[in-house]
Amino acid sequence: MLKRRPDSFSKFGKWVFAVVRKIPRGKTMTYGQVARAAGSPRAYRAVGSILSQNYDPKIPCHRVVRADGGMGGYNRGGVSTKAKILARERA
DNA sequence: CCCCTGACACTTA
DNA sequence: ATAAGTGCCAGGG
Repeated sequence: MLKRRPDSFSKFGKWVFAVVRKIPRGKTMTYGQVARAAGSPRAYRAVGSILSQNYDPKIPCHRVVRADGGMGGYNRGGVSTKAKILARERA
């Protein structure tokens, strides 16, 4: 699994990163919401796939959660870190 | 070009 | 409420 940068991704990927980066602190967006904001409401699958490949700290992918409100995974530190950051930023 | 995988979401049993 | 199966899109080999 190669670490891809936002500029390495296609248009959709870049858009996804742009949306995630726009997520305000203490806010969480579901993959479906991000996909919809990216222009493809049915591409939530791709969103997760792309986010998983992205390793850029500039992208707060930890603010992206599942439709259930749970978290799928986290490349940088694991789900524990994700939950931790969320709990911290949520305040 | 074809096939497989994947941080999801929804429906049905 | 929980479990399993199916459908979707994009990226990688």
